[in-house]
Amino acid sequence: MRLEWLEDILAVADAGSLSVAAERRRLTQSAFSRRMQFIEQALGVQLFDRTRKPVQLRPAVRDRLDQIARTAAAMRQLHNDLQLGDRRSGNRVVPPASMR
Amino acid sequence: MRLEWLEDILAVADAGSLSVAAERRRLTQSAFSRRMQFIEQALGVQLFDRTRKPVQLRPAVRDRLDQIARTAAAMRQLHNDLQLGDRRSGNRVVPPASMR
DNA sequence: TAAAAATACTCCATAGGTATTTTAT
DNA sequence: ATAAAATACCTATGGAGTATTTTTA
Repeated sequence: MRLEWLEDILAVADAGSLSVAAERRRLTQSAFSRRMQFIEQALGVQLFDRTRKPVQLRPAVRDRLDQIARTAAAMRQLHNDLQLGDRRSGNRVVPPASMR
Repeated sequence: MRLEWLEDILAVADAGSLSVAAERRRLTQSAFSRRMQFIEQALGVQLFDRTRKPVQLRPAVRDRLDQIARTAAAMRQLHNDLQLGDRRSGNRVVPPASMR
């Protein structure tokens, strides 16, 4: 499981189609299409209803967009914390939204 | 940022050396060594003190093992939730430890 | 019939293994 | 001297692009 995958999924949810999401993710349409297929294979789950054009998010995914967004935020936060090496960020009085 | 990276780091923390962690992660010593170098490069951070053998976790990492473990758990949880497609897991009265 | 998505193909960088060398204890 | 880690070398595969084909609306 990769942060990039979550960002891909969120991009599709936000953009409403694979092609537009591809642009936002700075990939060609075909590369992005293949990447989503790979992610679905890796997760062992169909993420989209492909009998619609543009593709529609499956309900199971739609219902978890919040969880996906928060998990992605947690990953980015950790990435930052490790980079900055700021020891005190774990002791915050008010945790960042991603951790609430 | 990848779940596998977090698991690699946790494996080193737990095992106390790269070679033992490599076994646990089912990689050869050399492959694991290179992988950790790649992760450090990707994060832009030195994770270990390499003037010791076995390597020692840098304090900035040691201080964040909890955060790393919780973030990894959140990723695994999401992975599972997506696979199972169980819509209700987001509505739990008592959230799983990884989300508290 | 037009837009969206999937596929065929080609190419190169990534990531793995084995064997060997370097380094800290 | 020994155990741990890094490096050299080789190979296979992943993941990108362009061009084209298929499919839904």
